[in-house]
Amino acid sequence: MTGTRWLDEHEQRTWRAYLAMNARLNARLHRQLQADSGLSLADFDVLVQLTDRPDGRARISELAGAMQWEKSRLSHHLGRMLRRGLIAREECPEDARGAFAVVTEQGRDAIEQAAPRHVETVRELLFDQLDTDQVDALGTIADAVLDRLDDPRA
Amino acid sequence: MTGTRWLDEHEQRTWRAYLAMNARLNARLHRQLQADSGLSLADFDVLVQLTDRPDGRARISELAGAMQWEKSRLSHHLGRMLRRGLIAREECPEDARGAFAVVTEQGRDAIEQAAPRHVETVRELLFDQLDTDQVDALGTIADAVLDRLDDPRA
DNA sequence: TCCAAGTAGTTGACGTGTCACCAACAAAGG
DNA sequence: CCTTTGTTGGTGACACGTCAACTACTTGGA
Repeated sequence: MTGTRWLDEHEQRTWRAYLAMNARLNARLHRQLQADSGLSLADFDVLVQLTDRPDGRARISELAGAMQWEKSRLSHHLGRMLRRGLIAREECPEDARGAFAVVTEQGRDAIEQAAPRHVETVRELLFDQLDTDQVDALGTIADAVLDRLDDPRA
Repeated sequence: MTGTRWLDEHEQRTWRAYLAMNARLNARLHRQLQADSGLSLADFDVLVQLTDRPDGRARISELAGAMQWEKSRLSHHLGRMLRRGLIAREECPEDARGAFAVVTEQGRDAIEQAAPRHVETVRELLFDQLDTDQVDALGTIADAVLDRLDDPRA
């Protein structure tokens, strides 16, 4: 058995910078969205998914799969969004266990009002700081890491 | 007033890949660390900070500053770590408002036991997937974004 | 037909993060 | 000395995420 392959100083710095970027970028975007529209990033993602579909509705399991969320997480979150009137639940005729989540008018209004400023913030904080090569590199890096994360081994 | 500068398709893909990478890499690392040592990533970060200091102790505000955590967050978190015996609190003689957080022996043991596998996982999931240029690029990107996040304007 | 196994979705407990607010104290000027 | 202002750290309420357990339903055989 070999020793741990520790990170060298350069890797260490890169790792810490990456962690800091994530934490802060996320916090900034969350705060901006919340302050500006009352939506959380999670709300936003759910609404994007639902409004992307022709009739603004999706089976809950299917939605969880598409978003890579645990069903429990989605269930809790839909409950909170329901209370705020952003979505509604509907029963499924073909499968009595199933249910649909549906965007309400209020949900549509909320995301349409929130999207422009949110996108603008993403652009300002991320894309405006990078040149074309860096954007490409970021995409390539993310794809490579995602491939590994999807890999069933380990 | 100009219209929103939306993301083009390539930026869109890059942004989604970045979000997915973050979410999943973080989830994976968290699960691994938790399952392996009972520590959360947040616990780990606090312990890293404390064990990095000569006497394993830090003023709470100073710690919050170093970690870029809100004081309230740190206070809650230290309370939980205290209950589990990972740290202790000490009063500050020079400033009666102040307090120190101190790593306990148990806290030291916990992080020393946890670190090797955690680092190994970071390496497997991230650094092993990237070549030297990509690691450099990631560092450069993170630094650029952090510069903007630190910028007082906006 | 009937049951074992699987699936859809929910729930409760608990750890975590944020916000708003507060008590205790420090520091500086009158 | 005393008041004003800022700082230190904590608290309660609430949103969020995970895990384990559960209900209700479906499905694929024996």
